[in-house]
Amino acid sequence: MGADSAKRMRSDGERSRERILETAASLAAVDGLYRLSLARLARATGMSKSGVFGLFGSKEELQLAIIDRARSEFMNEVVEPSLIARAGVERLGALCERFLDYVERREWPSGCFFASVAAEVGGRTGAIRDRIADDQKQWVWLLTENARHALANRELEFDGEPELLALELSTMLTGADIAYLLHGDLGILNLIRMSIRSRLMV
Amino acid sequence: MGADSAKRMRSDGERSRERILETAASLAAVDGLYRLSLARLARATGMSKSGVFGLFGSKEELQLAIIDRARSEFMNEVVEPSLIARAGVERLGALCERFLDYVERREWPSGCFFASVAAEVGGRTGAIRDRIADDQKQWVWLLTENARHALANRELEFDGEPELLALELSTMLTGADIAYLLHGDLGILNLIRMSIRSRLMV
DNA sequence: CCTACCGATCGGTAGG
DNA sequence: CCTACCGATCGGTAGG
Repeated sequence: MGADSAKRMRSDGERSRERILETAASLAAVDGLYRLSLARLARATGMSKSGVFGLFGSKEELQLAIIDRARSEFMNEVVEPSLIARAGVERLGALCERFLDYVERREWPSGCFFASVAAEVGGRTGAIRDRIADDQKQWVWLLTENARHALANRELEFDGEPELLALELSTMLTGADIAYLLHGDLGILNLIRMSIRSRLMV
Repeated sequence: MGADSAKRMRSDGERSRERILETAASLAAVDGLYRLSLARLARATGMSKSGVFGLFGSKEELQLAIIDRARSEFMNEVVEPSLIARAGVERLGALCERFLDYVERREWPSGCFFASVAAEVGGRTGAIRDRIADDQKQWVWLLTENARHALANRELEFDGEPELLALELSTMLTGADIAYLLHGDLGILNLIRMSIRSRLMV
């Protein structure tokens, strides 16, 4: 019964953590990772500030937990659905299209969560920057592998290494995200869609 | 003599403002426009907090003044030197190269000041966002005009409107800036340099 | 998980 | 331009 109650308490804590994290993510979506405060998060969830604090241990742990949540969401909405497409140029196109759809949907009002946080922490050091940099690297790696596959099989014409193609695509996607959310102009996303589509045709 | 003293006081204020602004810009370069505080700026300049406050009227006015300063710097270091090149594909290339040099120099440790602020304020509204959006628009317009000139004179092969070429270039530049400062990897800037050069060859 | 508190800091103001 | 102050808010802690 002691073990039972310990287990129940732990899972209560986890469920509670999950609930707080959902609210935290939606607050961070508006204000950014840094302007989110424990007090406002507590008010928004009906908990005490120290209750929220205790669930995460520090503000930085809370920020890292939000990043993990955003990463799962990105995997579910951008990466996973693209795995239906065949590796190579098809999957490369799917990843780009899904990315732009995800930006257009604006689940994060600040655009792609990772792009906005990257710009925020780019000039600094610390755990948050490192986590974002790792995630970004994995995304570019995913693009690179599919570019490599596409070029090896001559699925498209491109005069350069797969790394270059992947970097061109990823920078255009990030740049389009920022330009779109700055101007609120859907035309920007559509122009970049066109550009990427025509670039990925044989 | 009344007029004389009024003029001297005003120019004293302007000189003082200019001096404060220089320190403010260097603080904002590290911490961003929003994490800059009046108290830290006052400490860094040896003035009282209310003295600094009085020179600008509000924190937002201070932020806008920093934007203006960053804009002048961008004009001096990126735009002006590119005007030596002939309008068209040559000037287009010069603008991109100067932009990447400016990012590489890291006068703003947060990369291109406008890109990082754009990501910071993209999801919001207000005077700061509007100012940044205007500046960004003028930059893309400058690229577009030179793309138009280049395409009209068949200085390069490109299957699309000048607006599309300008958008491709500007998004790649912004994306490269963010990726570079996130990873601190000069290779990223060099790959994008190569990519843009080969794109702007006939 | 709570109340109650800490010192630090924020933007801004009063009054000179 | 200063001193001296305002209320609000910050991340975090003590103690339960």
